[in-house]
Amino acid sequence: MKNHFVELPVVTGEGEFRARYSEKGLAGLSFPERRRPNGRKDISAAWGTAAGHGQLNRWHRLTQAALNRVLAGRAPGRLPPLDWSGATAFQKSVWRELLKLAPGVTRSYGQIAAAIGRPRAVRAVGGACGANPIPVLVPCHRVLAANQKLGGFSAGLAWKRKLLAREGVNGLSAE
DNA sequence: GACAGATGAAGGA
DNA sequence: TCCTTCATCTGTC
Repeated sequence: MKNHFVELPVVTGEGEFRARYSEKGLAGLSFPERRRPNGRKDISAAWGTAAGHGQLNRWHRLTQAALNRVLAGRAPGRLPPLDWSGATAFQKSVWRELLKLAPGVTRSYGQIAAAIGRPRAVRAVGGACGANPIPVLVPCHRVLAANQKLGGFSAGLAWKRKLLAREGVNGLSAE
């Protein structure tokens, strides 16, 4: 069967993110781009039923609230259902572990690897973080390399640094 | 299968 | 302390 995706803008103080929804929940989140956003797509055409439309609006409100809270350095609170279909079991276990991290709490790739029972899969954890379709809400920015180095970030280290600073994490090594 | 990667640890200068 | 090298594990092509 074919999955329908709907992309909606999420307005925050940091710019306009774009949330992508499937019929199962939030499937992706993109950082603000330089280009002017397209705005809202035709929801009714993509979504079909009125019930789905109402559900989408509910999810989107949750996403907006959660995103703004995280950007303010607070816990996201209630999240919409996350659609991780297509992800591997390993990636999901990494992302589930990330969801447990409170704001301001950081872990190294090695610690995440150990937490999911694969202490030597550190590089694979990095790969899973990079494959994370829902940055910010799945806080891959709270994963640092050893020695508090920044490591990497799919959307750019500037975002990672900014997000961590909002949560009160300072003193990061320049990397 | 081969290869690359958002790592980490160890060893040498 | 910094730099280089290598072991390790998973995902992707």
